Amino acid sequence: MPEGHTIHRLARQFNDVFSGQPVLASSPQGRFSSGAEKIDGRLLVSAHAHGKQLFISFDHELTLRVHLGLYGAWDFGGDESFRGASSIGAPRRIGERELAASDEGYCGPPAPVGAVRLRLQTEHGWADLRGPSACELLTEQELVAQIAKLGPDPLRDAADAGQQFGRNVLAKKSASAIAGLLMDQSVVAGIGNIYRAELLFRNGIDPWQPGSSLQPGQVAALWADAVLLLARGVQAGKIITTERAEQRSSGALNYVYQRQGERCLHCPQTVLMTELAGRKLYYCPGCQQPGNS
DNA sequence: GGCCAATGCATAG
DNA sequence: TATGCCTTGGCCG
Repeated sequence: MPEGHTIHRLARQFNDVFSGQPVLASSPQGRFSSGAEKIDGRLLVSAHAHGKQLFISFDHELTLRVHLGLYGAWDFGGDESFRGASSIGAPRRIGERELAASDEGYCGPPAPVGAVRLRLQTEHGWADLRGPSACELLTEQELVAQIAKLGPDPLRDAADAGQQFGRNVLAKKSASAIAGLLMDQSVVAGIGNIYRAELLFRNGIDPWQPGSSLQPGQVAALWADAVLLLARGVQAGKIITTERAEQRSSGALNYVYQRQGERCLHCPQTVLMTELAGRKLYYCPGCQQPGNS
């Protein structure tokens, strides 16, 4: 469930509280025991996010790749250097959850609760990983291959990222619906089901319009909006796509996501929900009509 | 206690 | 297009 903003927050958290330190690694659940052994006692060098992939590098050339999938999450706890314990990943309710820190002194990590695939631990605190769809160690070559599969990430400041997104969407082969392309991590990395629905609504685009038929200006606007919304998500720790005045008047943080059956915030129509490629797609039939360009 | 959905993706047919 | 992965919390009994 986490989208790109969540993974970038995780990378920041790891860089803040783990980088440059030796870490103990274990797999209380047992499903990553052999991998945990390979990083146990190593120096954690740094963490990087690309789209929904989290990469954590260690001082022996191996890189941990973690993908949270639908329901993965990390829990953190430790002393004051952790700036409070938190949980970052799949929210169990709408909106991301960040637990308040306990005021008591740090006396080591608690016994693992539930299915903890990987626990990383320093003298200052710990991180528990549950429910990832991917947790594996990569060689340098494998890391390069993983990253090569990903499209541009709106949260990474590559100079030509927007142009790359435009080429990917407008390519002749991109005859498929723009709603599908936005979820394709080789087209753009980091957008998930909420951001794709909200981006299409905010830009007045029919979800079924083929990407290759969009106006270049529309594609540029979509990219700029993705950069804005994902950055807002990193800052807020949750996905907020409505504007402040609208939040005050309606209480809604999103325009269409999980608002099916409710009235559109911009027109008299009712927000609809359907399935596309096995995922729920939310949209306003009034604001997102075919041929809005 | 069981069932289901969830911000995802890989693989099979 | 359908199924599996794999975990938790909410809901229903």
